Amino acid sequence: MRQTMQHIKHLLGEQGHSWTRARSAVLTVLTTVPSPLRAEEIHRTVRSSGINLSSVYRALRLFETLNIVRRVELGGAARYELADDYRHHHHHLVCDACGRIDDVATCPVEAADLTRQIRKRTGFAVRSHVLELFGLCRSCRRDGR
Amino acid sequence: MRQTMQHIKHLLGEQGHSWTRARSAVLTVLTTVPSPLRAEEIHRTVRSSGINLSSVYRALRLFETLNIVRRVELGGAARYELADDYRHHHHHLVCDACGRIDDVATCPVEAADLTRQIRKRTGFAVRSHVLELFGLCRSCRRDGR
DNA sequence: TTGATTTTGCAAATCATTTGCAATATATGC
DNA sequence: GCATATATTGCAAATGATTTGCAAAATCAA
Repeated sequence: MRQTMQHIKHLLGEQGHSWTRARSAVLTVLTTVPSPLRAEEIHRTVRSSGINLSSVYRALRLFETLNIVRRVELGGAARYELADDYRHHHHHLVCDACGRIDDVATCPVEAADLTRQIRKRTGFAVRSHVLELFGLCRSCRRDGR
Repeated sequence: MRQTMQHIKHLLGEQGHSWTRARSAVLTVLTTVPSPLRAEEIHRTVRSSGINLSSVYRALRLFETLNIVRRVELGGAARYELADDYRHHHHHLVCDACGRIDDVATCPVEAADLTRQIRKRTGFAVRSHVLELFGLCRSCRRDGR
């Protein structure tokens, strides 16, 4: 992950943004935890370093516009995770019972070449997509929930 | 759509819920407009009948739990549309430039039989999914946005 | 129709997120 | 390394979406 951090630090510099404690801390959390986190969850782990919730939001917004993180909207709250450039493209399995979120690497949009199909048929140029799969994870299924 | 309304009215009755002016009005909007609407947009068209925004939210929440409508989260705000049982299963093409939302009938999740594949590989039982495709619609593309 | 039960309107509360502004941290040129 | 210009932060208050408490009104079942 050092690589990623260094790379992003450099990228911020190039774009005229400072490398600050807040941004570094938020990014550390995002490179450490694999599942998409809410701003408040990120804040919980960085507030001990005296970083404010507003700064977390501001950092996330900046990262989003720079395509460093992507925002996923799940169940009313926005969640953030490293963008595809820094983590392989993937989707999520969200358990309706326990809320656990896992990744799926298989992307049916790519597999079906849907982007090209849509472009040909409708003229719409797909640039990105969000796919979230909901259901019951193995252990909740076992528990009969 | 009369059919749909009748059917849902019946369904509410069976589950011990009343058929009220507010619920009927919200449903009428949803069966009339094809794209997913925000609560406030629905309210705008039913407030002339003296229906309160809270009631719109309450109706939507009830419909959602009864699987009559589904909630789609796009760009921070929740939007609602008739559930798959009342409209063919579909996904959305959301234009990043003008905000226009169109349907796509092709479902790559079904095409790739992803649900079974995931179940076999991970034990996770997929029950539903959300797929939203973002990009530029034909006319925004033409306008060079 | 009537009484029991649900639902509604309204206003206030809540939750996630954003913003204004003065104080502080980071970056740049010497 | 230091001073200074610029960008960023913390804090508190503002905002926008959604939810809730409660008394009044609508719906339901007999």
